Amino acid sequence: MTVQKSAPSAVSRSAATRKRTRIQQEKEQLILEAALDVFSRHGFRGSTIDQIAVQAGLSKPNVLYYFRTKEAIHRRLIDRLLDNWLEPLRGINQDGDPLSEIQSYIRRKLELARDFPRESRLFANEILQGAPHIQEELHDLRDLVDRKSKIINGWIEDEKIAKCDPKHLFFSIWATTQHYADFDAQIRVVLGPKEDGNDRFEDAARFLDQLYVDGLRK
Amino acid sequence: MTVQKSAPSAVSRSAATRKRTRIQQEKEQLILEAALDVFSRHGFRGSTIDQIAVQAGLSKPNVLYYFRTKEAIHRRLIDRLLDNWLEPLRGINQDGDPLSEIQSYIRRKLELARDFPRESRLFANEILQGAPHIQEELHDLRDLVDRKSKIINGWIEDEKIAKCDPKHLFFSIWATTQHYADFDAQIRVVLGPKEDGNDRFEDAARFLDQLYVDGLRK
DNA sequence: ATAAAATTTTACCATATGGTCAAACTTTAC
DNA sequence: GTAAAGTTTGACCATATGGTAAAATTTTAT
Repeated sequence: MTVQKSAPSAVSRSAATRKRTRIQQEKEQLILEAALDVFSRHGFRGSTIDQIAVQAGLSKPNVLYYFRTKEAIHRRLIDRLLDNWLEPLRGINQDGDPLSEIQSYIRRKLELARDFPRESRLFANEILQGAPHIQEELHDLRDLVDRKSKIINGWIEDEKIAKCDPKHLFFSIWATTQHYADFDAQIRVVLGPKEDGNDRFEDAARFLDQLYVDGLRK
Repeated sequence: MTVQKSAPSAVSRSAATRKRTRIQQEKEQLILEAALDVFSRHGFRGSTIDQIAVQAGLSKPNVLYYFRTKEAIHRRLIDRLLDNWLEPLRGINQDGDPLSEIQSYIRRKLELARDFPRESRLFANEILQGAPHIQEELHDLRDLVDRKSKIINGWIEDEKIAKCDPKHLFFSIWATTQHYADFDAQIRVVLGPKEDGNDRFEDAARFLDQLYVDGLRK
């Protein structure tokens, strides 16, 4: 019977679901926060462990003490992200008022884009590169979309909203809302310097509300 | 008086607007084609000159004979891209029927996404990273959008289409159409294996047509 | 206070990568 | 055919980068 006596590491502990030390908790969060910043700005391959370490105020080997590899950091971020990201979609309620359900879905997605633009860009980067790290999670998404599409189709059959392809409806909602985070650099230039009293996201919300309500009303 | 007798290079010639040899033309196109493939899949930093060289069937130094740096290749691609990319927007005609003009703008943008997905992803990558290489070009875009927004506003004043914010209208059109190229990996999974007789882009076109026509009709 | 466990640092290593250079080779103009 | 111009290659270089090992330091439990 051999005993694991080799180097202790945060990694082996976390893998083994043992309790985490205070420092571990803090540093992991610190690293993830820094990594989110770096990854969302430069993509996976464009980011270096050193950049993340500097941003987190740690040394590179110290970062690697908490996460075995660069990929491990990325994976954790993506996992954490997807949970929150799909929450609004999960929230669509069959028994609610169809148009209100869709409206509030759009509003919640837009709020996510406003409040978590880095997460949106992290996701966009990953999909743009062909989603190499999240094929599995995407299949969960497909199941979720399938279920929610059935709800939409139900509303259509009940003649509560206009006939349309539910999946393309979702695509368009994702596209229009996430666009405000992902294409921020373009939008900033096109809208020009912000005039006071004008909130980009307010205007977007108003526009999308009108577009979808009028576009989907029976 | 010293004579420039050092290494001849395609670069120096191209910079000096001299006539280009047949080989130069061919190889440059070959490299740009390969680079488009590589850059659009891995982003700028995620791509290597070697990858581009292999894809083009050339050696790395040979690639660098035609383009001084990796950035130079990228820049040329982006320049070439923007020209085509903005063409549909330029085509919006004040004197046409408003709804038809918008419909055909959407259709043309969707066709670009279908026929030039690599270009779309190249652009998306660039914007996602904060548009570091195309600030100048983005300002041209702003002017163009300003002009076209005035047209839309004119139509609104004439009560030919519903009141809306023209810029956000453009944002939503860009988002929804480009989404089909940029988020291809996600869309593929969500739609599942292609059933025959079903064309993703046909369905998208139908959906968007309905959304915008009903959403904008006066 | 002390020993064990956890954390951090210093010094590395191997590989990948952007880019250079000069020699070898090919094409073109005459 | 020949010389000049243009093209291609192989050998390199400097730096960046992901990752490792072990020693040094700090924290925690007792």
